[in-house]
Amino acid sequence: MNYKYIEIAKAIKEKINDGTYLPGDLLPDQTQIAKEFNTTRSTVHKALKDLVIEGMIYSKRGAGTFVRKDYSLLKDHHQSVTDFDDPFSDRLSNSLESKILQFSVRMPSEAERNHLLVEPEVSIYEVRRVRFLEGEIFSYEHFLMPTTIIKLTDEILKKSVYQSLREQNFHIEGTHRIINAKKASEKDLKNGIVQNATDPVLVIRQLNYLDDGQPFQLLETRYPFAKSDLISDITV
Amino acid sequence: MNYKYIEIAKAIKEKINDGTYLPGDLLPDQTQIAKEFNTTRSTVHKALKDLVIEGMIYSKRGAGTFVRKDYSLLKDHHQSVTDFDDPFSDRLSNSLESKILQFSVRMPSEAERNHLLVEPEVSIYEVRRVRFLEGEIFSYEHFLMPTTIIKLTDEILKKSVYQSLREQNFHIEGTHRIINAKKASEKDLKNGIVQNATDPVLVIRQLNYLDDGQPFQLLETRYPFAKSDLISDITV
DNA sequence: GTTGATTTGTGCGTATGTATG
DNA sequence: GCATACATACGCACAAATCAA
Repeated sequence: MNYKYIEIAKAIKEKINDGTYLPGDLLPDQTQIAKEFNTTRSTVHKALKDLVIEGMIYSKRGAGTFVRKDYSLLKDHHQSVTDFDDPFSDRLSNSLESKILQFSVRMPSEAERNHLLVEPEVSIYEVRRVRFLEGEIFSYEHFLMPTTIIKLTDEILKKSVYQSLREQNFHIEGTHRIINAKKASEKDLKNGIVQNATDPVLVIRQLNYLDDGQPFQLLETRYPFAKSDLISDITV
Repeated sequence: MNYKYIEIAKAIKEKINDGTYLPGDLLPDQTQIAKEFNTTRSTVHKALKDLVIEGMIYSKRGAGTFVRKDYSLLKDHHQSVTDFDDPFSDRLSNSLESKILQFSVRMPSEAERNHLLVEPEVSIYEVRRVRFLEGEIFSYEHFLMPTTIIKLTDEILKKSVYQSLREQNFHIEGTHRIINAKKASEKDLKNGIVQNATDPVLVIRQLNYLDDGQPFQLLETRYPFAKSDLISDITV
């Protein structure tokens, strides 16, 4: 379970985070690093490639490998991502509570079947809940999930669906999102998402999927306009 | 300039796109593919890994490599990304026009310097423009750029800044975004982003950077609430 | 439940290609 | 042109996960 290239990647990460290598700095060349870790250049190359993908460093043929100038910047932002937006993070789970408005099972429409990629005879959960963070309203969620993946309970819905999935060894891979600004609906007012009929809401429709490409949840979340920062990084 | 692993990746992509391999299908094993392309398993492994990163396939040790079940779905959405939101795409440039409201040079504040990572003595461009897509208002942009990267002109601003950067051989890497829903401001009304003072706007603040990690643009864009779909994919 | 075959993942060594300065 | 440094490619060995007999 202990891979060399991951250890090397970790060690280099460490040195960047503690300031041994500063933004813009040239790292030792791959042969040097290989010597230092008592391994070959190919393994070092693999470790470095992972860090390139993470956006921490970049390599130039013939020149060397450098620490990205904006790394410290990204680091700050990445924290906000995990703190706030990432549904797969556990950090907030203590102070996060849910009030369940609906919890039922029904057959999906054809459009819903196409999104969730389930067979015609499979039924789906339909859930609506309001989420509170440290007592304050945080979001309104409406989602669909096939009943074939895990069995949902009131208990699970009060806490975290994602946590239950992980506990049952499902591996969550990623999410696809469509983001809008919308006018508050009457429901938003009733649910307490907004105080005022003229307040805007941030609406995110997202499809979450497992590592085998199976979508497991079709989700719409509505956030109060003032509280919501959605953060995303895009690499081309 | 012709790498084998890229050719292999392309060939497999092709077969997935034309339906030779369907979603959920098991691909031939790496040794088979290696034979087919007259190469070694390591090279095939590399090609496949790239496709895994792209979200087209997934591999399981001991089992094999499969086409992702939701690939066709993602493919559809990806079109919208490039059509609509990606500032680095050229597709729209014909029908996209700009009305320039401000185009000036000044010294940055300290906060701005920190974001753009420029030296204290470097001045920055400040630009405000309204963008039109096929005659209709599309967005309002306000951005800052260091004067040290490229020389901006009215001509460039009417068209595409990104295109000019590419023409001068700068390689754009990615972007970091913070997304909000906000109430329309008076300016939004004046600029025609909204018709109505109660309409919401989708606000995106983003930092765009080059491949060496140098941020080149700090940008705030305001979109009319009805016209804007922002699409993003996140892989964990 | 164990074993064995299959398949992907990792690691090493070496050689060659290609971009930079 | 030359030295340097990263990138690709090949071949082999072994480890780890999966699945079926």
